[in-house]
Amino acid sequence: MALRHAVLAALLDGEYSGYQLAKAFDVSLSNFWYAVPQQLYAELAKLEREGLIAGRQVIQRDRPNKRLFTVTDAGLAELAAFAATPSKPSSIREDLLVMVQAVDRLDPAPVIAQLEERAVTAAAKVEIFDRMLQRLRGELDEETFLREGDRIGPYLTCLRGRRFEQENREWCEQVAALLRARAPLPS
Amino acid sequence: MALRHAVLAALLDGEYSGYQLAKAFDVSLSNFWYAVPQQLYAELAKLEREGLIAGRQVIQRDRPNKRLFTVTDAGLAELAAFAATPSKPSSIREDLLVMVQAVDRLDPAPVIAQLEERAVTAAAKVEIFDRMLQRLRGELDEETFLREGDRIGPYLTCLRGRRFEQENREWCEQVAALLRARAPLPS
DNA sequence: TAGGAATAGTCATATCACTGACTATGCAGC
DNA sequence: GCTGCATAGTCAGTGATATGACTATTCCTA
Repeated sequence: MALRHAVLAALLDGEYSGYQLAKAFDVSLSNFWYAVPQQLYAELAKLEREGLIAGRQVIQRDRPNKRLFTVTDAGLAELAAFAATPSKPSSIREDLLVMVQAVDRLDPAPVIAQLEERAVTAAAKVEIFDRMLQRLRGELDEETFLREGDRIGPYLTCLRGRRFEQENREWCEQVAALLRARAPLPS
Repeated sequence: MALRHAVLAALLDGEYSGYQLAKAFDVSLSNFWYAVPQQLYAELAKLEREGLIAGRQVIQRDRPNKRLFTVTDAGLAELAAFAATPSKPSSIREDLLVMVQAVDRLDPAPVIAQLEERAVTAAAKVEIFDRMLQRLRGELDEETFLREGDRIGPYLTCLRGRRFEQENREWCEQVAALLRARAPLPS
């Protein structure tokens, strides 16, 4: 009961093919869920069997045909039921945190390297989020959009993703600098 | 290859029984990993078979006997190897985010309720982290401890957990207030 | 003196998430 | 004419994670 609802929520934005969804789950939606294409195709097939989404074939001349999916009323009801059931809190679950937990019993060098690398990718993600936020709110400034815009859901989750990556970046930088200072390295 | 290293990292702090570990993974360590007891017992058995940890029986009079585990040299080597392999970035993966993504197509009331509830539990977690941080650094102030303390790993991961929950709380409160303002509710 | 919580641990099963390998078409560039 | 890339999707398998139901013992409380 997890990827399932993420897919339904993603399909609220319009018709998508499995392939397009896979792209979205690889970049934009990855602010709250990640999945590889195979998972999505499998999940889409299941959702269609259960009548929560409906697919329609689109014939294309210049490229392979595709199937576009939309959420049905039953799918919307499923989402509503999901929203009404209490959700369990989630923790961070990051390999890097495990490494840092153990760092003072290990050679810190590879951990530092990974922290610095992650800081860079986190910064890049922040920029991606910023661009996505700008695109979502269009002409409006944030405050107005949040007060009056119609489809603020993705914007709000984007905001969370941005904050998360920003925090991630700051933490990685701080920890990397600290470990470097404690165990001075040639590189 | 995930819980595995989290368990090894946790055992660096000293000898633990499966039961004690389960407690830790339910509260303190849950800042970077969560697991139910059954998973831990299974993982401990596997780690012992592979010689990465060593267990010793402790006979107790007033309560059931237990087995305490420590990390072996092989286990430390395994951790070092883990720290040296690139870690994949993780996303947030939270049901609440999925709900918020879909919120403008659903009844916002249950989502708002959950956001407010989560804000409270996040605040509680922040306090737990604060107490844990204080305990870990003892007499020292944070800066001194981070510069000179010996076993800063858990402190650093705690800091990340604290930041995460703080962000979580702020986001939940902000979004709940916003949704309330947009769709005024009696309750 | 029965019941519940805390300690300590096990077994079996289900579901999730992910990996890797694979098919097929068309377009652009060398 | 070949290679690589983007589009579009499938299959088979595995390891990781979670659920539910159990067994024991002791201490504390009502």
